Amino acid sequence: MPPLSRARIVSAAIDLIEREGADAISMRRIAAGLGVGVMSLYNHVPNKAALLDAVAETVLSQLAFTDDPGAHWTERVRIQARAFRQIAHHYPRSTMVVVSRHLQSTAGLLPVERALATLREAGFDAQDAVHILRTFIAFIVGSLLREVGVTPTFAPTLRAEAPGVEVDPLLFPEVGAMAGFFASYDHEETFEYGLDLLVKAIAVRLEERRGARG
Amino acid sequence: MPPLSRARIVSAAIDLIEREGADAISMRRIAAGLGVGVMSLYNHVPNKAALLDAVAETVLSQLAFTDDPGAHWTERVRIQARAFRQIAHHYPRSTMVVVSRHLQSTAGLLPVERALATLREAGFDAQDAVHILRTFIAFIVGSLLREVGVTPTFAPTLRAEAPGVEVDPLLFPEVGAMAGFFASYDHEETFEYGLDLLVKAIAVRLEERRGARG
DNA sequence: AGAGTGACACGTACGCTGTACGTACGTCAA
DNA sequence: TTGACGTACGTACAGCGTACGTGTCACTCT
Repeated sequence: MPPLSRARIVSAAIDLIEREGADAISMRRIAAGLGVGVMSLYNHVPNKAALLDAVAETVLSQLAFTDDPGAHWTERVRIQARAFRQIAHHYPRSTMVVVSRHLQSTAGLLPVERALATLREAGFDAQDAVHILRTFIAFIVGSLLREVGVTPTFAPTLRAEAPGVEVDPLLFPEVGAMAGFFASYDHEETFEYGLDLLVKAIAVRLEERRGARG
Repeated sequence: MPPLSRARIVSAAIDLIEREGADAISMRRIAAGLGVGVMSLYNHVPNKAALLDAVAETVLSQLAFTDDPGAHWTERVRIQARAFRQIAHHYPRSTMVVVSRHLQSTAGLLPVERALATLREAGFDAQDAVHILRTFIAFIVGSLLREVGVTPTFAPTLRAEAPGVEVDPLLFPEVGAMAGFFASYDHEETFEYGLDLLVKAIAVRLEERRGARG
């Protein structure tokens, strides 16, 4: 058995979260999973909050970039957005931990740097690039939060939402009429729809900016 | 003193959350705030999770609609999006509770109904309307989550982000160059930027759809 | 009037939580 | 050899959610 270390503790915490959910996690259970006493953890981690921060940071650092420098900038933006969704599929239950903690470490800074570079290369000025990035992050975080909340296991990408709930068509005519679209829910299609909407929107904005300058 | 009731308990819970944060909330403290025993709460609420659901539902139901049927549909979409942000300002600490719980009650259905009606009137078909709505909700939830996380008190709309953190300009040239834009952070401006992006994007999409049909 | 019934406030108790503190044991430096 | 230090661990405490039993009402039905 290798000696206890911060990395091993974080890894055990992630495993536990993925196996039993974010609510089930406790210092005692993490220690039990590692076969050590509870208080031994505190030699490597100051407290539980810091441990959860480390979990979020570790998950975020797994972000895989398959950037293609030759591709059109709109495609590169899509690729980077999908990369975020990718780790949410790898660590579904931990995703809730990631998005619900606010962290400003360098772990989250690398993707930011990449995204800003892509946007600057496309021709946006600094102000626009920052705003656009924040818009995309908001969209991605909101999307992942819904996906995680709706399907804790993430397994079926298509499922019935709110199976037992029936709405009164008189009170909610629109919702009732679209019940079919609400019932079948393809997360990927929904994500791609929003992503496409945003990418095309900033493409239009770039044209405007170029027109105003030239 | 009026008799204990579900409404009074939920109200006390919201007050406590706003005063001391979502982490500080416990059944014992809520009961103490109401001047009753802990177990009395369980005569009106099945458990803590249900109470938090009720909190989320109550906060969400405060959503104020100042819809203007005469306005252009793009403006009506903006108004409805801003209404969400409005309650986040009224109940900043509870907002975290709202967005982190997944609820499918009729409380959250009324705004959905309104939004879908607006989009259908604008000319979108059912499929597009649902996708667009989900995109907007993702963006709004993601935005509010960031605003809540960055400024727990919500008080200063302009503040320095990550005050002590200095980035290495060699590792992160883009981030370093835009440090100024990261440092000053106007939540409202950021939200409006993304909202404008999305509204214009769906306006373009509507034109495409009309062109394809006509 | 008396008996029965249900709703509700409450106290106690159990198993769980995070973590402060003291202790014991290993390795390395002087 | 002696001391210091890092680490593992046990104990202990305050606080948590809530299952369960008890007491006290208001009310209904005989």
